[in-house]
Amino acid sequence: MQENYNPKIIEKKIQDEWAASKTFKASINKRKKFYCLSMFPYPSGNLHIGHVRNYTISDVLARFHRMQGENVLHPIGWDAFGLPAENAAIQNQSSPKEWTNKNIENMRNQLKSLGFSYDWDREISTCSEDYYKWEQWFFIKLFKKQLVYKKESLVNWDPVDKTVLANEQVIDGKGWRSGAKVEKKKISQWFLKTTSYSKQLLSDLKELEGFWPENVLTMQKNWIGESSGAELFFKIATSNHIINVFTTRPDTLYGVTFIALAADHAFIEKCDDNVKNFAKELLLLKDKDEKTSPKKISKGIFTNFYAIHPITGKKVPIWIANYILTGYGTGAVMGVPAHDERDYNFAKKYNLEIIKVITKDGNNDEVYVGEGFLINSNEFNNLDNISASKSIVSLITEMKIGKQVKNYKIRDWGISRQRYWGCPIPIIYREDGEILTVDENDLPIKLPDDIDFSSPGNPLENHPTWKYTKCPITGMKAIRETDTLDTFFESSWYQSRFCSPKDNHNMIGEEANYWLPVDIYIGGIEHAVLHLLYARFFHKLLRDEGMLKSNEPFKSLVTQGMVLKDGAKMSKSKGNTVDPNSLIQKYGADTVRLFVIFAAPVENSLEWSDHGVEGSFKFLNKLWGVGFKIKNYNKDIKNYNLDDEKKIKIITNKAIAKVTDDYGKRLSLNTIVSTCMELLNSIVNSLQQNNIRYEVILSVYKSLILLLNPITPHICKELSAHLNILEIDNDISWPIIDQNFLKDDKNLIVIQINGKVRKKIEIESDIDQEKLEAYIFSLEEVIKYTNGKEIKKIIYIKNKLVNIVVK
RNA sequence: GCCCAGGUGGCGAAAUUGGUAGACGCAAGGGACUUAAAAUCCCUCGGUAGAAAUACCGUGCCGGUUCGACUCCGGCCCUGGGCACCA
Repeated sequence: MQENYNPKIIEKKIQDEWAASKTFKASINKRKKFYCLSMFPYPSGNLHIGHVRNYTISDVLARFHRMQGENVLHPIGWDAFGLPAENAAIQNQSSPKEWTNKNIENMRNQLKSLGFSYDWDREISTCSEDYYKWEQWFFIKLFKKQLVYKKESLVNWDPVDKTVLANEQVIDGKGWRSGAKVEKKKISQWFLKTTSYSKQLLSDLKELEGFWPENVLTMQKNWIGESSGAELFFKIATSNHIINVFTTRPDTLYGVTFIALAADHAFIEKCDDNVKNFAKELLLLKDKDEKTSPKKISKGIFTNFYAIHPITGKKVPIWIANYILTGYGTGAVMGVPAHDERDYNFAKKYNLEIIKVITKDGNNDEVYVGEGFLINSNEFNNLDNISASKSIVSLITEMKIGKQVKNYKIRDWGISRQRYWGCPIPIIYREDGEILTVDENDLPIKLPDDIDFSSPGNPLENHPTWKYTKCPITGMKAIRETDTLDTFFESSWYQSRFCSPKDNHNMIGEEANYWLPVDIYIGGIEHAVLHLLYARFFHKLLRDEGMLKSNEPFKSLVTQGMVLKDGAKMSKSKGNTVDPNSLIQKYGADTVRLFVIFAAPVENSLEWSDHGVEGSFKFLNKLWGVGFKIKNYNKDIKNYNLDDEKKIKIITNKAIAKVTDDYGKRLSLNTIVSTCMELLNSIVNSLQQNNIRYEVILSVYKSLILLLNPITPHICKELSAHLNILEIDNDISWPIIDQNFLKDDKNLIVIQINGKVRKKIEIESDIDQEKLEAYIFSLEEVIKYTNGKEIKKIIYIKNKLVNIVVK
């Protein structure tokens, strides 16, 4: 054994051993399973420090659970389709495939140099035909179930990436990737019927309560956006048409003074040209602010039609208004200006009638959105608005002029992208206008390699031959769909594919029902809605197709915080990046792993500190140095001290208990490192005292090595080899707590007088109160503060604290 | 505007059920070793007063509950994140 710690040599050696013996290969067996997963990376070229943090966390947990004797699946793969490959291709005339594969190779080596315990035999890349052919296969299934459809619609168009974006991918009116201001464009698009799963997506969140971070659950809840209310049918005065409106406030029905329609409501067809043109203008307003600025700019036009109030029979004018959203509810609203701010602003601007129907404590506000009692509402007067709401819903249901409904904000997922580097959609358009799915036997529809990026737009569109095909049934000419799938499609089911990544006959094999759901999923909070919602949705689609049995893909979720430097997110443009490669070169993987675990709790942001890394390196050097000393320790100490031996045994056992809890239950990884540092300090102390037998100090050190092994596996394995710690290579290698050494003989008891700490005493454990009190009242400090005062009460918390209340 | 999360030394943080606030580490200062430096080791390190013992104050602010509050309750301020005409 060398005296000095040399990570460069030992890490490479150990990584080669792991690779050669396939130590982390997972297969089904009778032990308890544990599926540990990090969000797989996009192969951008280099691992950044955020990846390192993410993958270290999952590796630590995977290794811990393996040491507990569980059957661990810890796979890795590549989210390999996407725009950067295409942009790089345009820039340097290379092929997206080569660019991607080169990046994968580089990043794979980086992952290996960090010693992550992946089952590399399960590595998948979403741009490989073996993977995406199943998406095409599944797309066809969904098409047949009518869960996927094509529709011309107003979409979010990213003018920089030249593609459509899903609602989830528009952040603050800008593209999530390019940051370009999103435009509205009418395009024919493929959609997945997310909305037919709204209810389940919402209600199944209950399964995740307590296992997912509260804020992620809330964000998903808000995104799905359920609101309960009623739909009401308004007849048009001079025609047979009916306009349906949605409201969450049926209690305000008697306050309706107008009807407002969205600019593309079907009824506009019936209006005169003047109105139609106005509606068209509204639709094309590009500026989001002008189109939708809350409570500022109301724009509208009277349609010259009246609706008949379904209960009072009163005529109310029908308007078109810019504040009514297309695609939510019915695209029409009953205007109740007295009890809705938007309706109020609109009514004020266009001089529409305002009727107050709810009041509370003589409230005199012109708009009142709160609760109260009904007025001006015939038989419902004086009812509180909650019960009035119920009664009115029953009444309209009975009269067949409305019904109770729930509405959702979530929309169908637009999955078409006008890009090359994605999974081709298996659809052909026959010359007679039929839209057909590709025959299953013709799958996969491969992406052509011979593409030309010199002209703008989608290279599939410009490809000389790829696009042209013929109908296999009729032989008629046909062209292929040139849109590809949104890359979130790939990341929506990869966790299931990892269970049987090489299955040639099934999209998802039977193994998935053994491994799924993922026990712990680790990734960035930025995926709180996008990826996690799509993946949950997709899981249900697969379940309903009979491929999976579980309802949810991820049993528990950990969202790790960002890595910051100088208080800001690392970015090339700011020049505050940290390169994992050079860190590993300088300190070794174990130091880097230790630092990212120790520096902050998992869910906090982590402020990068070069000094901190240095500190972690010092700790490992000290750990090694202590190992060296123990190896050369006197094996035959005569004047050992039993008390001191017992003390360090207790410290060790307490540490094992705490660390086990921190890894397994609390996921408090940073405090594990603290505890291990304390334990090492205790060992150093004992070594200095030189009064503890070799076998005792070795067993303490052994425990420490095992406790640290998930975090710094290379050094721990190397040390265990030198010190003959055999457990590290066993399936069940976690240190066992010796119950005899969990409790101290003596405890530190804090003595408070009126809640102020006045004295700390060390006294035998579990001492009875009488004895303790007798002792305490003999203490000088206690006498000083209690002398001549009345003792009101004495509170005794066993082995912890005594509080004497005096007056 | 609405909904979350959070606010503890110079810094990252700890305190698991209401029971010693600041563990562990970083930085800083002092010292030992050394020709010197690095490495290593030892000491100090929330504030005020004091030579010290010690005393008082201290977990964003104000108040409450309690023998006892970083922890529970009410109100407010600030920071970060999400949503935003969703009827």
